[in-house]
Amino acid sequence: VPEGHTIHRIARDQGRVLTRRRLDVTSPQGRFAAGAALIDRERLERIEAYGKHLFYGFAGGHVLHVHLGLFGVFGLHKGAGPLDPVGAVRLRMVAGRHDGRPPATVDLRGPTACAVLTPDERMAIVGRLGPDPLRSDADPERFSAAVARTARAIGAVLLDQSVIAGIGNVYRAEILFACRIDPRRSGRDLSGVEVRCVWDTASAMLHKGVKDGRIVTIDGGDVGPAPARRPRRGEATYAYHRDVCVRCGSAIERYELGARTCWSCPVCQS
DNA sequence: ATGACATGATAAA
DNA sequence: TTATCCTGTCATA
Repeated sequence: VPEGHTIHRIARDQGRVLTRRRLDVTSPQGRFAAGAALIDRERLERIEAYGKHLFYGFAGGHVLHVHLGLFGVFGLHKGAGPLDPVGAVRLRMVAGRHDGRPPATVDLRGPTACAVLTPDERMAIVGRLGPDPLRSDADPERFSAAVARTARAIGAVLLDQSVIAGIGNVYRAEILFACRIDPRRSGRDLSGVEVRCVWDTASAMLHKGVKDGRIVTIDGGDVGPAPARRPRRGEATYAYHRDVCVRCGSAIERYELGARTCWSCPVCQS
């Protein structure tokens, strides 16, 4: 379930139970055994979310980098964790074995990236990312400038993490529906008002997503015709995976854009 | 049981 | 543009 809101929520939730504690780090699956050994029994100082990336800063200077990709998922358990992990647990972090405080366990399965980096390597990754609307240090002007100068479709641009960090396929469809912009329009053809709408809507939707712990972009929840396929538990969208427009009843268009399926209303978005 | 598909990203061609 | 990686879920059989 990983767009930017998920990542920031993870940083917050795991931060509460893992930071400023010494962790036991292992790789039950084995693929991350060498990396785990580098940070095992180190003290975790902070967890930082940037776009869809997570950085765990350890006292010794090592930085654990995690990117969930499409399939990655974290499990957070009270206690020392299930002895027999279900599935392929790439990374396991256990707090509480050294400080006498309540134990907590984090399991990670299926990530695209899970590696121990140097601070320089962390900086290189962050340097490739555009502003993240969920971060207080985000500069919306960088986003506006990039959109204004590109001929690419705005729907493709929103998935480009070097332009704006944290947007995924669901939020792309929802933001452009809310701003009434056709995803296929060229970035440089958008008005200043429209570009500002995209940023402000992205920020508002992502912040709500962090708060709710899920994607609910539509007002009043389950309003309107049912989506083509049932959304994930508790999630509700305007255009994403719908086949009828919630606002005007038109058939939602579905097409490839930026190597992903895109949904939009041909009447409401133009 | 089996297979299509998924809220992601990269390297190779 | 395509092939590839990673895991779980859902629809179909």
